[in-house]
Amino acid sequence: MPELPEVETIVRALREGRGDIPSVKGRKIAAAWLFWQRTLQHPSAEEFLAAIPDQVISQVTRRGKLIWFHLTRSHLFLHLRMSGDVRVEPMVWGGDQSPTAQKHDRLVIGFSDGWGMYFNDTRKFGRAWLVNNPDLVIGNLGLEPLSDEFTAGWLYRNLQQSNRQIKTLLLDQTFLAGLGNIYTDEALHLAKIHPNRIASKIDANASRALWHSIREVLKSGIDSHGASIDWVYKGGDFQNKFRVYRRTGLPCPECGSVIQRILVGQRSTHFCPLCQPIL
DNA sequence: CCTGAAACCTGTCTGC
DNA sequence: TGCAGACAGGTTTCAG
Repeated sequence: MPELPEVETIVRALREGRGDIPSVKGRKIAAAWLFWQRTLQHPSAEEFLAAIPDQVISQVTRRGKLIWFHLTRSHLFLHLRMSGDVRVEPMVWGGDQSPTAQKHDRLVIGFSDGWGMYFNDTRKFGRAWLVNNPDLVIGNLGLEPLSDEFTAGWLYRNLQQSNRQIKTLLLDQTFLAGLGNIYTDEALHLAKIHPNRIASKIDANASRALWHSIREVLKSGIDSHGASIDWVYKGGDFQNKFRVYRRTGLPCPECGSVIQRILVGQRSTHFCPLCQPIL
């Protein structure tokens, strides 16, 4: 479920509590259990399990699509990738000194108060890092699209410097951090720009429209608590506001034309052939 | 510099 | 009912 609005929704819940997820701020970690080795990207399992006890979560924030836990002595990052999710609930002990886990639980962070934070990830693409230097994880990320640094002028200047297809560029996390397949398609439709357009050929007016659209779509997604699709992630309802994403064959909300699906950079791409001409 | 293919994974849905 | 194939919110790596 992982694009900026979905991750932001989860981060806010982990920070302040919401629905089924209570705040984890201030909780002290007692131990951790790793059920799928490759979920832990860094460091080794031995180092991780030894370093994590007794650290307190002082803050929970987001950078791009990463959940960032600020700990006493280090930083814990979680990337949900395609199917990751986080639960917080009381731990129920199994017979072997480890908490009872649900199907697809890959990592459990156990707190000293008996509660646990469960990282569930069906497809096993998700990753966790424990580092002293945050830049080892987030150092190469591009601008936050909802930050003040991301201005219309910045976008236009940088589009001018790239000969890549606009959709591919927007998905590049070293360019902008947080956009994924849903919000890229939605932003391009709102801005009336064809996903195959070459970035440097987008004029100042269209660039400004894109800048505005990216921010609008992300804010709208956050307001809706993200999008819930298939069996992954629930709680959001932005899927009811999709303009083009996964609406192949259905009418464009703006002009009624039939929404088309193409592949761009190996990703399913949905657009309106009338509203978003190739030019 | 840029694109495309493949890999990493499990599950669901569609069509024959 | 079975089964093959397509497809899924992401990212990395490698070939050309």
